[in-house]
Amino acid sequence: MATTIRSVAAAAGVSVATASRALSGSPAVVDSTRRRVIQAAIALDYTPSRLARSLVTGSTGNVGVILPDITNPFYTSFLAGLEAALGAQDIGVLIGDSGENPDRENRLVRRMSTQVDGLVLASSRLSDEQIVAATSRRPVVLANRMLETSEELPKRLGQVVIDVHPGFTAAVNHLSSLGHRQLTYVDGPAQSWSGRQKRIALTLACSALGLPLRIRSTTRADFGAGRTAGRQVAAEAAQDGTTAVIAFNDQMALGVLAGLREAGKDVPGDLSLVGCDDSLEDGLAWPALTTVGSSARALGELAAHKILNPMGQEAGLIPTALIVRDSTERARSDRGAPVA
Amino acid sequence: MATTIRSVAAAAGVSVATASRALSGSPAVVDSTRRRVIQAAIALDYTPSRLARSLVTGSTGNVGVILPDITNPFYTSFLAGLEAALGAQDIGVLIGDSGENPDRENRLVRRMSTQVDGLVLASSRLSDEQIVAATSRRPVVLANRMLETSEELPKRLGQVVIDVHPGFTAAVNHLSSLGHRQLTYVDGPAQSWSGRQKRIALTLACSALGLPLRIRSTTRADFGAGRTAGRQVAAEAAQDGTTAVIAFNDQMALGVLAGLREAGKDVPGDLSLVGCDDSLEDGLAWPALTTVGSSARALGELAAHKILNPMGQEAGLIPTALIVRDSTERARSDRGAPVA
DNA sequence: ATGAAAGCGCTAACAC
DNA sequence: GTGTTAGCGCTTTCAT
Repeated sequence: MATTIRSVAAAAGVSVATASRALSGSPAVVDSTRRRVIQAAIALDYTPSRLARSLVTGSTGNVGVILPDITNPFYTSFLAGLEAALGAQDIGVLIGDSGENPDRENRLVRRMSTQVDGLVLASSRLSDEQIVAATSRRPVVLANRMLETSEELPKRLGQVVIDVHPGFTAAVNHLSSLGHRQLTYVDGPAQSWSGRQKRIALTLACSALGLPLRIRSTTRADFGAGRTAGRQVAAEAAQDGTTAVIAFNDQMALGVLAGLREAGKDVPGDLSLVGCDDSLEDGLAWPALTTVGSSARALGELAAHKILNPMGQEAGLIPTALIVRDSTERARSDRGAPVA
Repeated sequence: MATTIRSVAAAAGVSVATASRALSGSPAVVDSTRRRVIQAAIALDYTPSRLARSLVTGSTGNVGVILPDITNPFYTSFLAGLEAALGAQDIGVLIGDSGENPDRENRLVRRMSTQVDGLVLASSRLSDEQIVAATSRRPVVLANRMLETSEELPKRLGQVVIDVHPGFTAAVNHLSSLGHRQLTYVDGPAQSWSGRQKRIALTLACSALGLPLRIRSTTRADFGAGRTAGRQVAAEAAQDGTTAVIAFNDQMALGVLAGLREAGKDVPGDLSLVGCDDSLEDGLAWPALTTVGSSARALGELAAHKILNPMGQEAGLIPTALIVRDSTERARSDRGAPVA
């Protein structure tokens, strides 16, 4: 079989304990011995069994990440940030795709729990109770979601979220200043915690300006759902007066763009469009998409940090800011008027 | 600490051995006993330690996947397919992003090797020798890459690839039939095995038709590199007569599209454009991208299958086919002529 | 049908 | 500074 620490010890002529010490850099081993052990280890191409080590130390050097859809660029960036931060510390990453399904998510939690030091749940679809329960297995970090139960937070729970308020407020102000008087928000799935934050931020910002807000819900946060919504928006824009739409995320915004186009509407000529996440490279969309930018990657890095040093109960926050590009324009009704 | 099998055994009033047998469904345990054990396990919310189990059985129930860039939709789909297929069998997935870096890839192989039953290397940047070496640690499945050494394949190596020939040949024929006489191929990174396959397929198809092919190499397979290439193509199109470009993948095609646009070129009016992978939902790009379609997801599923049942030395093949959409059009020089 | 005991590969007291 | 020993939680002979 594979070479074990025993063969290394034998080859170096020392006991297993000494070999272990030498390899793990314990100071309690004289240099000459260490050299011999290391030499033997190299010669035998020895790689310590993480399994055995974990079993005895109680720490696995792995963390588990569960997300609703690996395919979504937001989670993909999140994962990239997380993996990079963790990998730099030589921590392994176990992933699971819950497919937005709470049962599957729970199974993943169970399956992973015995082989990771902590769990990162991104946009978890679990109930608050289930999340608290998971906490008793392993420390968990909730990403892009916060518990809403008023009781105090479980000790082993961390939270990292994106603060959508500044970005969404800026988006509304931006559109308003361009003369848009009726906004439509194309939301993501109803269970989404971040969707709710976005609705709240928009509602607040709109009512501060006395602007009406139309909210359209969807079942998935992807291109297809956006496209359907886009077609509907186009069909009803004449009646409801919508001249600007804000989407739950960039994928959906792309869909809205496609749907609008198919209905013969021009962006930004007929309607302005704002996405969210800044997950598309500038210029990838045409016209380049104005978006509420935030860094999913930074969120992933923050989650990694939080799972590594669980100190502090306050939620980690990633800011947002509006990134104005070419998909928003002065409202038609407002054109010809002097530009600010 | 967590509840172990010992507590379960105690609660059920049986020995650890019996508890183990009962839980793992051994027939050698009478039903009444099994019921008691299972009940106790449920009552204690027992989850067996995968670590301990792995240590004794020698099988971990995990596989490791290493890919060059988690952020790339191609790998993302690949990963989704792999994870779905493996997860259905209750197999865990450890991921690592090599960042196109062979050293990092090798470190990941090492790190994972002791906690997985097999390794899937997607578009590996390792040398053939290094791959063969990895084989001695764990069974490996190479995805989107094949060994080129003429010697016989290592016993524990599987290969799954995309057969680019039909799709790329069709692309060339398609463009040729539209009257395009000078094609440019915007390639991916030089180390890419699949890039080479694409070059070969294109060269073959072009020479069969007597068409010249211009090849442009890049260092990364992303949007930015594509955009740069697009600008260059636009600048030189007048001299070299290029009227159609084929890109290494859809991301790059999107970049080429952006670069072309920035240079004032219209697609498909001035130049036709073909992508590869069909990783963009239809309509996501504007104009909708003609592309050499293949299923990265299917490749992932095939890789999962291959790592699970390592029988057979023949490489698994995923076919490609041309998907014609709106980014390709009759060459300007050819317009007005009767359409076939 | 069940229990006792060995041992997977490793680390961590505890001796010397 | 190094060796001996005891386990981490589990599965698996081998007895009974």
